[in-house]
Amino acid sequence: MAGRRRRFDREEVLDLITRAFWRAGYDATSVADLTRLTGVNPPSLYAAFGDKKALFAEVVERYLRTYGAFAGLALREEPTARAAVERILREAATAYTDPARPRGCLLLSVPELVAHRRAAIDAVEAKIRADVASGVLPATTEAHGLAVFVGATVRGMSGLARDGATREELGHVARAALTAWPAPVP
Amino acid sequence: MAGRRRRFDREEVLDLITRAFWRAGYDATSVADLTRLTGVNPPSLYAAFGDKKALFAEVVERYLRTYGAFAGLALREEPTARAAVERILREAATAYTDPARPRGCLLLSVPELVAHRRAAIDAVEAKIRADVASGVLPATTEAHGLAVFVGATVRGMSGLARDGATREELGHVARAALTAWPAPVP
DNA sequence: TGCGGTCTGTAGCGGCCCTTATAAAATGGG
DNA sequence: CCCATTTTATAAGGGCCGCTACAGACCGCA
Repeated sequence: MAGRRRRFDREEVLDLITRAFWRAGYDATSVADLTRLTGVNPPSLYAAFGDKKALFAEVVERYLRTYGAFAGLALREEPTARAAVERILREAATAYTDPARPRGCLLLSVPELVAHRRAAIDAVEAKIRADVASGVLPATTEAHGLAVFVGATVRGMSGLARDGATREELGHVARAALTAWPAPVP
Repeated sequence: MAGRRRRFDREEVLDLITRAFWRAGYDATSVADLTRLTGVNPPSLYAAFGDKKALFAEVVERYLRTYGAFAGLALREEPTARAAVERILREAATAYTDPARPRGCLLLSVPELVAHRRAAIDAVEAKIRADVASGVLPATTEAHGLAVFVGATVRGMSGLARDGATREELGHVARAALTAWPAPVP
């Protein structure tokens, strides 16, 4: 047996909500804001997504699969850590200043998402260690320190973007950071 | 004519409040939190500092004169931009992980303080331009880009510190960033 | 067409937010 | 000693918060 049909597109609404949290953060985005933005009334919202926390969790999950997927892709697709990091920094410069989206990175803007950030840095570190193991990078490479530096750079870029930095400025940051990359084994 | 004397030390209370805003940010710190923390009741707090916004403004002003003064000092006291930036990054690594204080930088953690951040980057840029003018740095130096890179680095360090990074990790970031500094004119 | 089931809109719950009205307590000058 | 003045404590006002009870609208199936 079926009942009355849902009057809104779940994915579409979830995207609107993603952008709202992305713009203002978790606390600063009220459920009333979301109902106003989406036209979906509170009971329907709660029936479709659960409470605010669960809704935000789904937003984060979705963000990772869409807007924020580029970093994981670069780490998976590029052959070396250097190539992956270069691609991440360059794509971050454009993604974080995309005029069609909120600026910066959602995962880097919400304090509670530490675990995601740690995981990202760990992934970079693993990619660096693989290059050290395969002889692309010298054995003296400080894999962890370098990964943390990349994390700091991306985070700085996201913050600058939120403050209104231009794409060119973020490009400068990316380029400068890459000059700090260790020379490969000849 | 005089009346009843104030029962709390204004500076002491302001420091407690500074640390509260520093820890949790502006919105997440309620006036009730502050009265609980300081033992000062709302009417006394409002009489001494004005409303929450004015109180926060005074906190920022005080922070700039105390905890956050090291960057301006370095820019004023060091002879070259390179020396100033090196000192800023090294002092940031220790200051942002000082166990006796909240982690990271208040000015870099509160979104509304964009103007302060811009001013800081401008100051770094001016210091770089001075070195270019005096021949310490090559005329091809991209002063603005380099200053923005320094801003991104410091901001990244602050964010990492808030996420629990160690002093050593921030030291890595500082060291790596400094290797991106352009070679001086021989 | 009637009926169980799902979604919708309204309206409101208790709780915390920032702020302030009120009145008592403490002070120094005349 | 009393009075003007200042700070204190209690308590509450008005507003927004996340969330939900309720009742009506809509649906597929019998």
